[in-house]
Amino acid sequence: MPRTAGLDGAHRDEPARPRSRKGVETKSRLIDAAKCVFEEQGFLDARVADITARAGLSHGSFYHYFDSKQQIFREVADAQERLLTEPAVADSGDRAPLGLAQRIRRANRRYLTQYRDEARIMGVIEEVSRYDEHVRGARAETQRHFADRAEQHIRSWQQEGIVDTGIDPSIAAMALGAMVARFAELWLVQGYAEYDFEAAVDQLTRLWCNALGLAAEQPAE
Amino acid sequence: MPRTAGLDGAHRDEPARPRSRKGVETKSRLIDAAKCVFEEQGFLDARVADITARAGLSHGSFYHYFDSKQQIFREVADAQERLLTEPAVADSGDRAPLGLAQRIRRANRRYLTQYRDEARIMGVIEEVSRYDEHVRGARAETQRHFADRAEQHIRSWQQEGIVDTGIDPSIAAMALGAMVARFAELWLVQGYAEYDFEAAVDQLTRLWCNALGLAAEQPAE
Amino acid sequence: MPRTAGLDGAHRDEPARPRSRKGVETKSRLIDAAKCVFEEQGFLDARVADITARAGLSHGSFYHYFDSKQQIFREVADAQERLLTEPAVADSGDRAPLGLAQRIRRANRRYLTQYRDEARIMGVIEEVSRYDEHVRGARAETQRHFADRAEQHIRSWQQEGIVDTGIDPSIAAMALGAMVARFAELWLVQGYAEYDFEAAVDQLTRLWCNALGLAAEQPAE
Amino acid sequence: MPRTAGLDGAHRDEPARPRSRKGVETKSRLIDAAKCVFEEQGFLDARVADITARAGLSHGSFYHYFDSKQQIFREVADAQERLLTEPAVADSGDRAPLGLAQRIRRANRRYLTQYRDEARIMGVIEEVSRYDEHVRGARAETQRHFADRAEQHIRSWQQEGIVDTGIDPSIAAMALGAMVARFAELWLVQGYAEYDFEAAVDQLTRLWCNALGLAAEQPAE
DNA sequence: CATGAATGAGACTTCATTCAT
DNA sequence: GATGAATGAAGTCTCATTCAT
Repeated sequence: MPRTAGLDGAHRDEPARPRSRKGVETKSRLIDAAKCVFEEQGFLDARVADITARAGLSHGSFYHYFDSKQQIFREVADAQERLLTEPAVADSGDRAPLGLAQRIRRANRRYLTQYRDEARIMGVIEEVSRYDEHVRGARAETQRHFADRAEQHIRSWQQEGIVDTGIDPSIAAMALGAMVARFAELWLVQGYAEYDFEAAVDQLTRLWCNALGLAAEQPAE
Repeated sequence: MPRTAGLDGAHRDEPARPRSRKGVETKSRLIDAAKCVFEEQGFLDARVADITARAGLSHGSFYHYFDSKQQIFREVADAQERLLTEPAVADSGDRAPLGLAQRIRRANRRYLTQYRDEARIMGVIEEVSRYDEHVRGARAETQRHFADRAEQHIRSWQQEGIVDTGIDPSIAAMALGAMVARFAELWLVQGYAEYDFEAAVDQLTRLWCNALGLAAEQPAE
Repeated sequence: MPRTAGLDGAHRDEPARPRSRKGVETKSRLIDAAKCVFEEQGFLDARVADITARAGLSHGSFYHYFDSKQQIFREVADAQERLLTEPAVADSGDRAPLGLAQRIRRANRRYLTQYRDEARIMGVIEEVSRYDEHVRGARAETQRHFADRAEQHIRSWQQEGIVDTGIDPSIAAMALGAMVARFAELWLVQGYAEYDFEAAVDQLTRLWCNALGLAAEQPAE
Repeated sequence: MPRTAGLDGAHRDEPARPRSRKGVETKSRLIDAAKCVFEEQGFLDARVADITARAGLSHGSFYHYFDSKQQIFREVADAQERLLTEPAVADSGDRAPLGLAQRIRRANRRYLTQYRDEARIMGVIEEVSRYDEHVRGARAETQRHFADRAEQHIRSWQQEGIVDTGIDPSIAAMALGAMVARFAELWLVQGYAEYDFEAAVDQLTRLWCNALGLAAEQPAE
């Protein structure tokens, strides 16, 4: 594939997944190396050789573990998306059930925190998602993950009369998810502006609640 | 290094702008062709040769007008961004001043309409903006254009007591702009979901107004 | 920019030196091929493709071993310069110490012999040395090699009273070296005239000795 | 001729030599511009466009006056060679006939002076003479010019018994001319070393005279 | 498992030269 | 005479991927 990008598909023979302990280790070394290289150089400029070099491996060995540069990127990206959507570690001491706004705030904070901590690679993922079907899908999955949950909440809140019934739960959930996602990228990856982290969480939560017509409970977390 | 030797050159005068009528025409033919090619193949897979072929020009002629594929893309992208931010053609018959929500709705509709009509190229622009500084800048400029206007409105609305003073005008304006922008891409480029156009405009406007705490006037437009 | 995008790379690791026996062989095959091609076509008209074709290698392989056409030429040129300055293989049976003129004659003969035997490539080296810094340096090094030795001899001969003290050892050594070098090129590369080889050696030696005011011993070699 | 160099020949239709006064002027403007450009960028890196730009002319006009880049260079080079060999302006007040050494000295000084004053372009000429037949010829002509005169002198000096008859007039003349030529390039173009101008003239003359076995008359000029 | 040599398709770009106005 | 647009032939170099050891 000399054309540096482009969707693709259909690979000859999937590299057998490593059988030996050493193999497993090597593969994970490659993934770590890949993440670093992608962060530093972006997807397009990263060369397979850079990755293997950083993993202390020969160039050819790469193809024992991955079909292609795209594929290893997908694994890196998938891992990141998993981090974003993975359930929060039980906030061990959470006795009282959280209020609505509290839950929204917490979800937003989690997303932004994670995004910020992995901003470099997230930026590359945003890029690649525009020309790799799989990565686009993974990104969409994350969006859908949040949107679905939000949508369900909105529906039930509407039934409870807490939320304006003029709101289309599907569109609204998607739009509010989009707001947070794009906000994060502009702010944390593209350096569009500098905001105080807590202020950003606060404002996003407020906008979200207001948008739905929820009484914005005061931050108590 | 096609120039077979020499210690290296140091000229690289950027292509002079066309000096004759014919030149102007040719250049615009190239830009049109480029837009089509980029739409069909994306930036990465588009070749300069494809562009010149479509413009009915020899390969070398391209470089009379543009430095590189990147540069012609920038011109294409800049034109699109201009379309997005350019003031609406006076809606000739608008006698009564529009209400707040009306104005927001109209801006959103304009953006979405334009985005939808140029969805293909907008998708490519979104992609390229992730790896080309100039295009990223142009994209950010558009975001800023809307955010700045929104911010000012929010401030004055806050002074008028129409908008919640807990809102940070800067953050809110940016976030709501981000919402519309990302919504448009997900919906119109990436095919995340299908929505009725008017419903989308309506919902986005409603979310926007609600978020600010504006009474959502009913759609009357 | 074959890498279709990316803000630009910054790696460019020079080709690692061959790590396997096969690699070493291939590299030397390339150098041999390059020398032939340069001799036949000159530097400017030689194409990398010609070199790899002659080495029975694919085009791309070239860049495993060399950065560029310039670089491989430098290696070829360096090797030639080394041949010119490399100490003569011990003339095994040289019992009697040589007289002054004898030594000068021998050095001249060595240079001219070598130059003649490699006239084709030497011609190309002369050419390239006019526009490649490295090759110019190598050529100058050779000139300096001979000039330095000559200069020292002249100085000691002056102390011994054998050589005119009106001679500036530095200038004279350089000028006499220049004489031989340019004579060789004009005669053996550019076909300025035809001379009998021994006559040329003889005359050059005579001029050299006379110039320094050395009694020109009769050729006895 | 996309191949930047290489000997060539046979041009379609020689550009008619300019008929109008304006044409003559324009042509000479081009030659001047070309000389500057060649001096600054060398032959290979100089572009026809650079020359016309400096002459304040359009790119295409070049070919009204010259067949090719090579050809204009040839005219520039020929002019320089003419300067080198052209008889000295009658040193008006030279009454007493010069001694032998004096004449040699004067010729050397003239050559070196001229070479030094035009070192930039001479360097380029040396370069081009290695891949352009015509320029090589012109350069050789100059060498021959001096060699022929020297050869005749040597012959007559031999008949007069002033010069060693062991000297081959043809070889010696050529070698001594080569010495001065190469000395000049190394010193004045390539920056091989720094010498005092008069010292260089002096030494070269001394070497020349010594080489022929002429009594080196003291500098009296 | 690992190595590193080899492949090969093709993109971009340059610029001397030609030609219609 | 002059202009500037147009041509087109090459050439260099990159790097993902394959393959023989």
